[in-house]
Amino acid sequence: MSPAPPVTARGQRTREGVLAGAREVFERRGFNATRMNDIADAAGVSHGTVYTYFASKEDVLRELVDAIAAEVVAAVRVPDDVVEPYARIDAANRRYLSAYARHHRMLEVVGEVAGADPYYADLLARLRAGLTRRAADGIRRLQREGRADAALDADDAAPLLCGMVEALAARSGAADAPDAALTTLTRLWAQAIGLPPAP
Amino acid sequence: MSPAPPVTARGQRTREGVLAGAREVFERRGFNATRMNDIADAAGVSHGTVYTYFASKEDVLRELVDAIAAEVVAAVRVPDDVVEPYARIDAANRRYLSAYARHHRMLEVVGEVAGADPYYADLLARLRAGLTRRAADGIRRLQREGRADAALDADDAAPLLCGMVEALAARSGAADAPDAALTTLTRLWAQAIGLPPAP
Amino acid sequence: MSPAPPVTARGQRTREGVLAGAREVFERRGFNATRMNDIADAAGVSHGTVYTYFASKEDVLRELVDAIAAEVVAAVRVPDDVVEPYARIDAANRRYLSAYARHHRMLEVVGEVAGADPYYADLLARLRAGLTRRAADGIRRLQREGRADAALDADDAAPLLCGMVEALAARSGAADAPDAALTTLTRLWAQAIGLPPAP
Amino acid sequence: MSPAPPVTARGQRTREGVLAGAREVFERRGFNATRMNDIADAAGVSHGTVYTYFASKEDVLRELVDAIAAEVVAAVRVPDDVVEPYARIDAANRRYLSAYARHHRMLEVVGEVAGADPYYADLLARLRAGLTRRAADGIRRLQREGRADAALDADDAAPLLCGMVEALAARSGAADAPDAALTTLTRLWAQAIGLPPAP
DNA sequence: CATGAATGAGACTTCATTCAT
DNA sequence: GATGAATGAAGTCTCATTCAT
Repeated sequence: MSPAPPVTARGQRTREGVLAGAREVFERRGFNATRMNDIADAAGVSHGTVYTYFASKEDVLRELVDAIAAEVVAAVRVPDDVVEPYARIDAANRRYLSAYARHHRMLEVVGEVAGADPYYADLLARLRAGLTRRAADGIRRLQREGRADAALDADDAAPLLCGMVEALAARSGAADAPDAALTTLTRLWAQAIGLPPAP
Repeated sequence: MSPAPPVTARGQRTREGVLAGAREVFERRGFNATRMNDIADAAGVSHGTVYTYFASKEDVLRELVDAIAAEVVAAVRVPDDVVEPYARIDAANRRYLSAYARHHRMLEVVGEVAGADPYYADLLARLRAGLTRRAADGIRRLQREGRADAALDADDAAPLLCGMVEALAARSGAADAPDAALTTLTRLWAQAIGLPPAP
Repeated sequence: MSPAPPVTARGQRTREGVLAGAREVFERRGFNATRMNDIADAAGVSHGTVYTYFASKEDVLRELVDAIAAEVVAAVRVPDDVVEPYARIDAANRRYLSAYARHHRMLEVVGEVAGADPYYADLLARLRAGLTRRAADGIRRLQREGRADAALDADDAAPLLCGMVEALAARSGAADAPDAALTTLTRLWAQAIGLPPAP
Repeated sequence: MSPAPPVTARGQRTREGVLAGAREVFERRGFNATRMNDIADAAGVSHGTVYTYFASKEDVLRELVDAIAAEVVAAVRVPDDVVEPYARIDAANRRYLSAYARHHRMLEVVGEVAGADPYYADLLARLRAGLTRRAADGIRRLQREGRADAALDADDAAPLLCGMVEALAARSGAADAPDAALTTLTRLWAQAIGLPPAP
């Protein structure tokens, strides 16, 4: 799909410059409104050079988005040594929000494109599923331990709670979510699943 | 902006047919991938006829979306005679979800377009703000009555709780959200703000 | 070419209204920039009504222009009882200028169209030829009478002198040429062909 | 307005080819009847290439016309070392006529477009004003020297005399005006302003 | 590798004209 | 006669992509 990767160091630099430029314009204008020319201009290269490294506009986007997706997926993982429930919830949300903030505009662009291209619809679904699955697992564990509301269906509850995280993420934009909001988020989450009031 | 509205009943019918056809195609392909010809074909008219009633593809979208937005805004209003907190939360969410379900694909299309056109970004923001403001008001009332967690910042909490609603809406797509999920939603919401367990 | 002429008095009025409206917009916008719609609007009738009386936009223009051309041609004729040379020159110019002023914008429109349609190129040529032929005849007569410069080629001189008239006409636009300019014109013309200074 | 000019010699050649092709078609068909495709065909390039160098059909015309206008303006200037009145009149007219002849069809096209676009109406006015101002200056000088009819208003007379030149120019078309006509022109002009018969 | 000229499929839109009511 | 809805040929312009240099 993509042309051969660059051989020389110069080629390497150029390729990365194109990606950086592309990201810049995608973030500013979205995917559909972005012209290959804008990308080339932003990268400071000529029109045709983009095609030296990428087969198409879609190809450029995919490369950017795949890297971002990998990073967000990785961010969701909470180290095993964090065991206290509040702390785990807080850590997972914090990490997700921070990854999201770094890439929020590109994630909006993925949303723009997801309606017409299942690849990106799937990708978004997988991103959400990652967070959601962990949340469901966490809820179930707490229920087994008798600390969370046993009447809740964890698989129903998890995506909704994650919806709160995404709402905060979307609101915060490129900025990190303010600490007060994060505290509120954690408190709402904990109380929603029936955890006793925070320590 | 738009051309003059039709004078005759026939014109009226045609115009509505165009809107219906447009909606069909927008829902199937999104805005950017839709061609004026697709709209005309779906409406069973020549493409020139579309321009008899609409100045551009944007114009068609705007008309569709404005109507939808008005409907969603109206849906958020909960009758004053519903006073029991659980019932109010439940009613508001149910109504929003049902309106959202009817138009969920078009609302995705608005999302597709919002990144490049502030008009739609604003519109989405207003839609969310409507739901959120009511939620915040509800929380504050319950806090004043001593029934909800006084430690919560209502303005921080409301958008997050509404995020749960949107998450459920997005997940459910065109279908009405299943009753179980709705029950979970209401329970999470209520417990999150510190209401005593549901009756 | 044109559809059948109207039978009723109402039809007659409508037809004339269309012509008047057409003239109004042709004068304002020129031929190419004028839309059939503009004509209908200016005439206060519907779109299709124009086609009740005229086969095409060209057809409307032709009808207007033919009437104007006939009027201008008629205007050039100087009554035989004016014999004094100065008076004849003056009378011819005055009449031409006055006809031209009434229609100057439409004559510009003819110019706009003449480059692409020989019908109008010919018409303009005939209009000029009418004035020019009379001018040449006048010069020849004066030469025979020994009053005008015998060294002039009347057929070369006439179009040039008429060029002065047209220059004045074009400059004056819709207004009648000021008397001073007319006096200058007559004086220049007379002296150019070697008439003794004006009485 | 216009896209960036070409960087390479090849681009330079192509751009010039487009201009040449455009001129050819404009002269044959006029502006309104010319299609972008005609221009591309005449230039032997694809129609997209025209847009590589020009933003629109108007843009192509403007570039052509501006160059022509500059040339005609330059042509009006008569070297200072020609002092003899007849010679000056003759030289100015000859130069103007020759410039006009080279571009007469394009100047007609400017006329076609001037009715709908003030830019070209102004341009024509400036072209005429250049010739006219010089003519008026010449007349005034001769009047001061006592050689020209003192009773003439130079500002009224100049545009009329220039009208003769234009009439000759328009009549001659692409050909240079025949010498006989030029002689007649000069003679008419000189006698009109009261110069003693030519030497 | 990089450039930028060239291409042309394809989209949008206009508007003269036809025709059913 | 008048209306205005409907048509679709025709035109302008964009822009992703190719390719010679």
